[in-house]
Amino acid sequence: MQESYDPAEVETSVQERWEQGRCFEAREDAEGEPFYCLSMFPYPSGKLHMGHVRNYTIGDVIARFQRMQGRSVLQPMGWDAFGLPAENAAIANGVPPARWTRQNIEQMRTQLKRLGFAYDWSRELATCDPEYYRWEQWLFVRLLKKGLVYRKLATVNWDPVDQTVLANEQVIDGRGWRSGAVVERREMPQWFLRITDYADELLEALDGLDGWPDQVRAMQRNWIGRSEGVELDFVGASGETLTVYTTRPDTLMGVTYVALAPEHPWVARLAGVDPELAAFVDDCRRRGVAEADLATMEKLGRALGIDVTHPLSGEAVPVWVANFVLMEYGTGAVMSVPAHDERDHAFARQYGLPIRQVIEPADGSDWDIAAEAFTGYGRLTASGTFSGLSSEEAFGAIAEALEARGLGRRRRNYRLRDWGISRQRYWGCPIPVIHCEHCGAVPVPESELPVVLPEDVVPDGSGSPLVRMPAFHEAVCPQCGSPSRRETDTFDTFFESSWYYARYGSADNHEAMLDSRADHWLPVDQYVGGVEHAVLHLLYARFFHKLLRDEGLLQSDEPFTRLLTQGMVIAPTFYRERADGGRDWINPAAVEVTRAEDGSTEARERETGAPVRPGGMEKMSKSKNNGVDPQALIERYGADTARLFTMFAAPPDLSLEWSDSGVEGAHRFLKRLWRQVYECRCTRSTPMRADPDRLGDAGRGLRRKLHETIAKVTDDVGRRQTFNTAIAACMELLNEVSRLSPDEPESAALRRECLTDLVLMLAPIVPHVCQVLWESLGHHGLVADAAWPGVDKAALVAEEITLAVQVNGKLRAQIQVPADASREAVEAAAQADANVQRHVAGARVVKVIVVPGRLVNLVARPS
RNA sequence: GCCGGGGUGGCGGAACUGGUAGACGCGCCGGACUCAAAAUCCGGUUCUGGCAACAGAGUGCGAGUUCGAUUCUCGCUCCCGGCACCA
Repeated sequence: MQESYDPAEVETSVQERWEQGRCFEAREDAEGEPFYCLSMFPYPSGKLHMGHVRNYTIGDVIARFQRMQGRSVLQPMGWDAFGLPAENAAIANGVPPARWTRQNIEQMRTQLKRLGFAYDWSRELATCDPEYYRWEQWLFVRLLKKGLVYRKLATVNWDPVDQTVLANEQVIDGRGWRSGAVVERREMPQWFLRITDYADELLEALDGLDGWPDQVRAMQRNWIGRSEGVELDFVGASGETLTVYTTRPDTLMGVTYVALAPEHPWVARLAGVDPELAAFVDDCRRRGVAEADLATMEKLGRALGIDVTHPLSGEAVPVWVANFVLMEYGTGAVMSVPAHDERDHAFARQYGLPIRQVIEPADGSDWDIAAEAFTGYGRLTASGTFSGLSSEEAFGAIAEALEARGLGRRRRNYRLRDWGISRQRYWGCPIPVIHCEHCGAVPVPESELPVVLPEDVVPDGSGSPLVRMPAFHEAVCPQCGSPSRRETDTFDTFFESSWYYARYGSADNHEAMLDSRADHWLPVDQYVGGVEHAVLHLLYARFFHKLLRDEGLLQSDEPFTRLLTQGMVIAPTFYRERADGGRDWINPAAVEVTRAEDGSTEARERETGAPVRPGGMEKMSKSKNNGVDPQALIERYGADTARLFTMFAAPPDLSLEWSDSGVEGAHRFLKRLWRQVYECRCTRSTPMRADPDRLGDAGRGLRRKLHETIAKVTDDVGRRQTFNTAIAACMELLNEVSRLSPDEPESAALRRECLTDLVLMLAPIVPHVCQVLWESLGHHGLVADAAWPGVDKAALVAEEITLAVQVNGKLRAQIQVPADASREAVEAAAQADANVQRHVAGARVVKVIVVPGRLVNLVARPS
């Protein structure tokens, strides 16, 4: 063992041993209960960023911890390789997305290996590989035949200049990112997956996912948005019906107008003969398709000049078109009750529509309905025979009245919409369909799969190159043999990421999508990834799992038993104002921040000394130029320091703030640990463990601290997953070990015992350095395969404990009492304390609260 | 706008089930070592008053429940994530 810690040397040699021993290849016939630990696979964007380092370190720590607990661990890695950035890079640099992606994968794989993650690389997969995506084409065809796939019109962002469909992120302030043209909404036929068929199961199974954060389950529940309501019909002048859905039938008598989505068929019909209406609808088309845009834009509408008949009162109700009504949700038409809905209220006031109150607060209080909508439940008023009923009673009564007239029925509705899986993109998995003039959309026969994406292609930003490639899209109808056109749309990339976790179990199977080995590992015991995936990716993956189960490919109902959603990595930003008002962002590594005596800070560019302005803490990103390159960090301090810092600086679910001096602190800790072991090893004849019976007071105290630490770290890593507090506990223990006097009996042996257990506890987090220290402490083999230390309950027993004494809830003293002292003895000791007596003098103690092992609170009243 | 999360010393954070607020780390201050510096080691460090003992205040803001609230309830505020074609 060297005297000083040299991370580069340690890490190279330890990684070589892992690689040569193929230590982390998982085998189905291995001993121990299987444990499948999975981190969300990365998009190969080029270089690893700090978010990756954090994500994969968390997963690796859990995997290595479980391995030390005797589990047979599978921890695989792969590449979410299809996606928009590859096309953007192609537009910018003229490189085919396939080449760009594969180069990035090479580079990022090297970086992941340098970080020492215990991956089974033999199962690596990339979703752009035809051997991978052929199986989702195969599954798509099965789902199509089963009726779970269908085609319908859907709205996309259309760039009229580039003649292409834009992603939401390519729409900036309503304009195309490259052309600057005002983006339009356009309807296109697209493929959909019937996720709504599984809505109830996806919703109800959330209750059983107790290994998931409550916030993620709440977000999915809201996303699915199941509601119980009533569907009812308003009848038009010529007898046609206008169907609306409402969750508030109790407010039905307060309807003063009906609002339709601009895409509603009634609107289209009237727009044909009303140029002004057509102009309005046209205007509505010049908007993005994102929900946030719709929700925040100015609410606009127009009267259509027609009336419909209220199903119960028979009154005439005017029909409007409104830009905020969604065609995708419900029936594309809503009954508007301005008195009891905020948005309807605002709209009614804007256009001078009547507001009719039909619900009053149940407590009889007054409500100024002209000023504000009353959206709560209450008692019905001005509602004919329903007046006086509660909202709850009225729900049933009105639903029955509508049913009796054949003008309504109870209905369950979902906010969740079917999953649109078509993308007008090149770099994705081709949708295996051939469009035939005679036979319609025909699936590609299984024998002709996969439909391979041509790879030597450079997109230019004006629509998918596949559309302009006859060699790709010219096809023959598999049914009738006539010349046909191959589908040129590709799958949403969420398609690939919805089943990759299962494929790792059968990655080398070229005959089937999945085999029984997938069930050996599934469900994933621990899934780790960014909270930004809380709804979409995680919901789609759950849905796919159920599809695969119903195809007989998997046994389990849910893919991920336990979920950890990690926070972002953020860093300070600095900028300089440009003459044109724009901002030049300066990387924080190039900025020096100094603190003046008055506490104010000043930031200057290191090289030029020019002042720069702080822009606050932001997620590390290219656009704010505040990324810290993991590569530079590893070169300077080593992978173990990078791992230690990211695990120590914050709990995994909160955002992690970058700090150079924090990194140095982490590095210092490793150097301290190294030195303690180095100095310990110097006495060769030391026993491995101390004899508890021969320890003095200080030794017994340290040994108690050791076992308290083992208990805490085991709980922090295994149950709470608060790795930062586990590391803090290890730091405390090391501090105490270094304070132990060499004159204590058994001190050398106790030191060795403590350091051995410390190395074991830190091994999942900083595996390289711990491997070397493990052997320096006289142990053999891989620390990664060693058993996790156990707690000696006998060592935890203390003779004396410290209790806090409060008077009226304020801390007044600390007292030492025997650990087994009775309540009476504790009370007496508390009352006897001089400072306590001072504070109860002149008062009467009316109550004494004793929290065993913690505190005593004397409640005193003036006498 | 809707849904979800967060706000605690100079900074990152800890306090797990309502029970001693500030563990651990960073930074800073003082000391040791050194010709000196770096590195390392030791001590101190929420604020205010006090030599000290100790006292008062204090967990975004305002109320409430409780012997006791960072923790529970209500109202507000600011910051962050998601919102279906970024992944």
